[in-house]
Amino acid sequence: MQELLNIFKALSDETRLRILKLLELGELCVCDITAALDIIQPKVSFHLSALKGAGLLRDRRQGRWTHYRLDDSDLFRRMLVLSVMERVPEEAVAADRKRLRAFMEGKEATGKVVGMPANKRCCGR
Amino acid sequence: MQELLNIFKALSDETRLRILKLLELGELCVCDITAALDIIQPKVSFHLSALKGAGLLRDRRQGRWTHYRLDDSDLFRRMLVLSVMERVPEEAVAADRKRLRAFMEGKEATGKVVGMPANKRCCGR
DNA sequence: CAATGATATCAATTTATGTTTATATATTAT
DNA sequence: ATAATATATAAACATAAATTGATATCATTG
Repeated sequence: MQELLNIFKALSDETRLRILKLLELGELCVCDITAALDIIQPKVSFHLSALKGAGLLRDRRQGRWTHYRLDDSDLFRRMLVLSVMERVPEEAVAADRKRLRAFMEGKEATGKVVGMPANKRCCGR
Repeated sequence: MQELLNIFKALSDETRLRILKLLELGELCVCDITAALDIIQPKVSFHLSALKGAGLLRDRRQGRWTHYRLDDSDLFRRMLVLSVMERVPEEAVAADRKRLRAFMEGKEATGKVVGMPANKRCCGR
């Protein structure tokens, strides 16, 4: 029962739906999400941990970065998330997408990508 | 967005899932639910109101009784609730069902049913 | 119309969740 | 090693949600 409840608790927060919406686009590291949502990093970690605890996300450690992506191993969660994503209004995530795009382009332009030397840092935060 | 969040908030509480499970069996009045869950009545009203606010329940006033039933007017909510009900473990609701059955039988046996005179009361609480 | 019963609402309290600032941990670069 | 960076965790605080006991409301009965 608790497991089921955790799924819904995870889905009943706006920040977390925004994160899921971003991850629809593909795997992202914490600093990508932080930049896209324009909120402080511990807040992002907090919500990522809730989503992961509910079995909605998987993470992958690569060097100093942790990459998160949707966990599609469970059919129920997958269909649930899918149907929810469809219902998140576009205007609630448009700004996030825009900031993400800008941030990603910045990374590419300056060579600040995963695996790059630390002086060419990822976040600058 | 808020509307969507309300649905998940409504579903992220054990008492409320138990109520939904009871209402799968059909329409019930507040005192039925109170008896079945074996909790105090204001608590039941509180959760019913949350479920109703999320568009998951409808109510129908008949005399002094308020009857609640699943609201199946919206397809998304309907499928969501349906798929959730399936995942609520049986042992989490078995006792509720049992108490409900006993309570209903008590009502029938003593003529304490909806529409009956007040001396043959519904709840005895 | 007084009394009773079913339900809703309120105020007070407790508990749970989310937010923030500061700091710890771990990894990589110099 | 030392410094820098990405992320996680902890502690303190703020906010929201749930629980309870008391009471209001409203329909029904006597």
